[in-house]
Amino acid sequence: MTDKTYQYTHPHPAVTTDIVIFTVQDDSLKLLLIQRGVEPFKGQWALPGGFINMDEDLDHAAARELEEETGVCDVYLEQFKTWGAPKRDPRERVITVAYFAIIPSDKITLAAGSDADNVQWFDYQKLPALAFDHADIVKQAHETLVDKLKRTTVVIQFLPEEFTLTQLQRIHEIILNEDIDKRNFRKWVESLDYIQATGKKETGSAHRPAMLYTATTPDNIQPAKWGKRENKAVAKVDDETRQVIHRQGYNEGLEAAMKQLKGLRK
Amino acid sequence: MTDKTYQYTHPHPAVTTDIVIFTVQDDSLKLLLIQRGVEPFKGQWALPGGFINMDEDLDHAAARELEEETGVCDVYLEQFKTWGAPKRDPRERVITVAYFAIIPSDKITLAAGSDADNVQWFDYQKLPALAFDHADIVKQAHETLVDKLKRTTVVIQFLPEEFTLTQLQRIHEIILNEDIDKRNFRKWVESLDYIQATGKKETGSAHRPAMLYTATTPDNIQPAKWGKRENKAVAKVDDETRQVIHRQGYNEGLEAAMKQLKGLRK
DNA sequence: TCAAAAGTGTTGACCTTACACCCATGT
DNA sequence: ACATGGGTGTAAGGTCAACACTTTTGA
Repeated sequence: MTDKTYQYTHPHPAVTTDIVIFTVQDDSLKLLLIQRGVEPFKGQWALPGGFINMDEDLDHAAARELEEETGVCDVYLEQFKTWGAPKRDPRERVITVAYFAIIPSDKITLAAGSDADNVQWFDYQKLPALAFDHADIVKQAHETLVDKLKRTTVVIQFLPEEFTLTQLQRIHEIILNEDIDKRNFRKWVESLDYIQATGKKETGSAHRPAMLYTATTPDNIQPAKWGKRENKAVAKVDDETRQVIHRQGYNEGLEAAMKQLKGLRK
Repeated sequence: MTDKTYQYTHPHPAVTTDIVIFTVQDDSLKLLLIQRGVEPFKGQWALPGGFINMDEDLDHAAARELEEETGVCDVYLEQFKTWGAPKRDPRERVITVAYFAIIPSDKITLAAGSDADNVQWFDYQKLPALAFDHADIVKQAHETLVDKLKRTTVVIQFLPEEFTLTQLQRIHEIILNEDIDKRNFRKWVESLDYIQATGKKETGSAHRPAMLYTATTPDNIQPAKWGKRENKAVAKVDDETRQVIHRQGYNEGLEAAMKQLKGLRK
């Protein structure tokens, strides 16, 4: 690929996908950032992401970036907004299709493996200054997350295949940043038929072991939300925009991730 | 602008904004399509839209296209999804940031002015075959509209500044395609403080004149929805993604529209 | 037997739904 | 005076929110 190989009769912007990767760890909401090694914004933290390939779908590009960055795939991934202010990247016009991803706690160790160098989980409450307009993107992603929490059960994606109701409640509490009544929360879960007891019980706790639950639909993503009403709104959930983007394999990404960490994206 | 003027070291896709323009007319939901005058899909109907300029925001591009196509501005416009399958345009890789717009019934005549040639309103129930992946985009836009109807009051945007409750109810009925109980609907409206009686009354009707109402917030866009529950979901409305994109002027667009109709976009 | 978290029911307030008749105006 | 759409109330059922104690286990 030599210089100026690609020529067009009209100006074309560059197109990237950036991913806001959420997880819950140490009882708080975290997101994954990478430290930039080149100008502009050298040394600052930014969202993982990169240019789309010309022969891949946007979803595919996001899934690829995610896997390269974290070694994780088969994870909840959703496009939420496209950003395109003319000067958002000082080098050239860049359109960024933003995605958010939810990584379950039991896959985190994988992602943590990538932490080696210039990739790091940050507490959502204590984010560093971000490059480009990434602070805006993160803010919007968080709002989308809260909105989804209130209207869907996507947040199950933060948990392993089998989980206790207390764990699920904690996820809700962490993201909403408010306490939830245990009885009411459980009544809500009972009313959903896609969250079901497995019959198995937690082991190894120094107290009464909790029942393990699991989500019954393939994608764990179902309408319905519990919580205080913010207003009189009633929701239908838009099923179209929800998806888990599956990619083959699961761990193959790790190796790629290690390699990629040396290079810098964007 | 000569051939191959724009050169890059990496391949760049083209980026367009396409707009799904809704209105309610003759008691049914319509959308605006333009007929393609060039290959591919020559003669087929497609969404209005076009390439973004390198110095304008995405929202601005959409607003500009909208004004060029319909002569209307200062109208509800919202980005809802970006489409980027590799072969969606057979000529080159095209990323399309899709918007939807709501045009109030009293501004329609303007848009109808553009109807002259190859632009036309279609009943949503009777759409022709669409070019590219525009059928998918339209479907998604409609789902977004229904979803918003149930959770917000955006649909006020279909109506003039002052409207009767029967008109508002009709909009709901047309979009949901089901009848609504008048008393309950009015109770719901009463419960909102951003829809208020003006004190004025309708004139010229051969029956008891209806009270005129108006929306009190600048953008007429507020959480809250009335209707049958589809599930137990409760919504918080994401305020960030809502906006009316205002542009200066209002009618200046007409002239531009007429000019543009001769040229073809995309 | 104690500590620690799991688990469970009831009530009052409010919202949602279903339903039918009188009112104000123009012709 | 009549035709046309405008406008209103009530009761039953369901959902939400607030609240505290008993159970099961491991140490």
